[in-house]
Amino acid sequence: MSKINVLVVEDDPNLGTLLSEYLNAKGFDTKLCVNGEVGFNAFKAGKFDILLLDVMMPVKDGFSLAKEVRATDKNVPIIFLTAKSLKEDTLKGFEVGADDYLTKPFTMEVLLARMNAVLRRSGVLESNEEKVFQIGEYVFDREHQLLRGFGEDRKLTTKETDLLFLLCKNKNAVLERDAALRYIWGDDNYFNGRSMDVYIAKLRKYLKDDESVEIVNVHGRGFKLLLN
Amino acid sequence: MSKINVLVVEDDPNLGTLLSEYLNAKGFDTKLCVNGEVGFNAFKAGKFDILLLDVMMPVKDGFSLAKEVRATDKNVPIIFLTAKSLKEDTLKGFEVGADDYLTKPFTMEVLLARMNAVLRRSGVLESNEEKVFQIGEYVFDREHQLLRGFGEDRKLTTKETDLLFLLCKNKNAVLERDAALRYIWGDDNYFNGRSMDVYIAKLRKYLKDDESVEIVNVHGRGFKLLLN
DNA sequence: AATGCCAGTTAAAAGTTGTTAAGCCTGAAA
DNA sequence: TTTCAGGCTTAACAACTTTTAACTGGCATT
Repeated sequence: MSKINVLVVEDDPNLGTLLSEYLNAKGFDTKLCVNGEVGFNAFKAGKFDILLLDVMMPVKDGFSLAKEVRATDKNVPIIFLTAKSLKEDTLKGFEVGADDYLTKPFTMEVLLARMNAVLRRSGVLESNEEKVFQIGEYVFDREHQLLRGFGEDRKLTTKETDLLFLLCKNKNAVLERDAALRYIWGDDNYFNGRSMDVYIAKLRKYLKDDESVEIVNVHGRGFKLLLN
Repeated sequence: MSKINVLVVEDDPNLGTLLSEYLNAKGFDTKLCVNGEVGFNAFKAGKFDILLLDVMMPVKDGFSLAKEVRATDKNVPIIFLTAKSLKEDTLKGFEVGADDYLTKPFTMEVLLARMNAVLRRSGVLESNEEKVFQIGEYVFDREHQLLRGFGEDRKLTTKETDLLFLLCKNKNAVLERDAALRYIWGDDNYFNGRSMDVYIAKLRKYLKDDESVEIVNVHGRGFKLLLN
């Protein structure tokens, strides 16, 4: 199982390093950024399972960053770490789609406990291990890159597998184009987008025998795997 | 749409009533129990979407209750409400499978914000949303972006679906222009407004075969989906 | 009735997606 | 080393979705 990727955006280098080292010791992969702008670029460039954001930072604060992130990714868990304990700030944090809000000072154990609660809830912990998905009448085995159904086994390519996996992880919810492109292709330029469309067409063909399975487009946003 | 069921287990009758009344006012259905034992019986007897548990209670404390609940239900969201702010207690809370841990005193707004964050994450909010609407003779399936009626299935686009959904949610009541624009377009500038008018015209065309269905304009405010 | 704003309608423009097929690259087999 | 096959990307075109524009008529206020 691959490690869980944590993006830490914190301008105080002491706390940043402390967090980073603690989480590394606990088996996470962490990336540390010093402000919201750098953080957003890192987010766009990589794949992260959870974000820890300081609120007050130079250049771009944590709330603005969270808003930008939520514009392309409604799903990634966000925890704010902040010295502000004002009620309005807490509320604002949740308004922009936070999953938790920790007020400094906090202990590393408490942070870890809250991260685990959020990760468990968001399905990151399981679905990183989840290997076999039921898609209507079909069975999709991610590890063996296999799609079984209607009497035939179809060997999937790597890209087909990655994309179908993301669709499964977001079943009945929108898989954002940008997010998928970043995850699979690492970059969301025009041509990768067209490549993705080609794979969507392929997957639709593979899944066409089950009427209850459908990959629908959400114009300008992405795709949704519908299962009933 | 059915209300969200909240089980509140709190031995302090003042706080208990306060919580209960506040949540009712906010549109939840709440059941109040005075200790863990009564709470567990209530949990077994009913269906709850989220539990708010005090930790220190006579007869059976919140941690024990949470453990018993988790033995039969690994999924239902649990939030602890407690005067204890000791680190070990917080950690113990998360160990028994809590989703959040609130230290008294807290404001009702903060509680609500944290409840919403947990409910969103656990998928309760979505699964509680209506997915299929009856519009006169027509049937509108939001998920599948489908409008069925008079012998034909019409595949709707994303924007058509979003707008029709808002109209349905506000059936026989005014859907404010601004609200709809912000919800669907994220911004209520002039051109988005004209775009919306174009979609209203389309929907009217799609629904024209049923005399009892009508989308009427409310001058200067918005539109109303009339069903008789 | 005149004015100014709001809404209805249509069509063209702009942008996104669906689909097919050709071309490119890479690693394995000959 | 050459050839081949599979997998992936690129290109091109068709189809579809959404936005913008322009023109028209309606509503409310004066």
